Amino acid sequence: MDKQIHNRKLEQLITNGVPEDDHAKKISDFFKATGEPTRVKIILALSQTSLSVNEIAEILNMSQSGISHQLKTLRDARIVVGERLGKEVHYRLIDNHIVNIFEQVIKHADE
Amino acid sequence: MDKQIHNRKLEQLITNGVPEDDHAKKISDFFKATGEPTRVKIILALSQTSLSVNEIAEILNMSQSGISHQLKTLRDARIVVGERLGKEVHYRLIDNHIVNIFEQVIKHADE
DNA sequence: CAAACATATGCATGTCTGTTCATATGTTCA
DNA sequence: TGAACATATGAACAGACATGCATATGTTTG
Repeated sequence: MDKQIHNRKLEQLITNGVPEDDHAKKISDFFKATGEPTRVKIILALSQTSLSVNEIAEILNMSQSGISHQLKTLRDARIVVGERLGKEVHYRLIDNHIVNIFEQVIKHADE
Repeated sequence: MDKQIHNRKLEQLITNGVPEDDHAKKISDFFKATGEPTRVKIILALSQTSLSVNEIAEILNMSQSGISHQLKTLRDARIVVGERLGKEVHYRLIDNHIVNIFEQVIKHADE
């Protein structure tokens, strides 16, 4: 009986609390994209102003190629968007949702 | 001159916008801990109720060892805390900051 | 104390990922 | 059109990581 109540609690969780595999993956994909120091720096830089690829590379003192790869990861996660202006592509955060999330995490990290 | 203005903008960003290496790492460490489907499921399960290690393993249909390893990662990131009650250790989210962050990310992921 | 149970941890392994180098693609302008 | 510049992409490699197995540690109770 105790066991049964126990199981009912878990059943409840499985059906309501824990997401399906694809949903969990979607959520973790976002976090995975933000879970790397270089990408954190890119995002925080873009929270101030939009920047070209070379500008970001200069700020972070990294190769153009490296930054471009990371921007692809951030694009795929729908965190940044790039807009071509002549030869350059200007990147910006896709919305300020992102900034809100970072503000909360920074609070948590600094605590 | 154009170049100089350009550089001033970047200087500004480097000193104000972009965090130091250790700070960026702290932030990304949080995100890294949440950037994995199993850990996302654990966190969402714990957002409903506290659970023992074996209960989590049962819910997620994974080995006890695997869950324990993941819980260590989440502990290290100060996302969960465990409290020993007899033979069992009951885990819960460290605060509801975590839930807020997840709510925002889920919104972003579902959009 | 010994047996049973719950959790933690070291090791091994297959997989994933961040970075650079070289090069391709796209754009401007002379 | 061709040279110069900005960005993207493929390959390769080193380092990181998730998981399971075996086992150690911690806790209760008979």
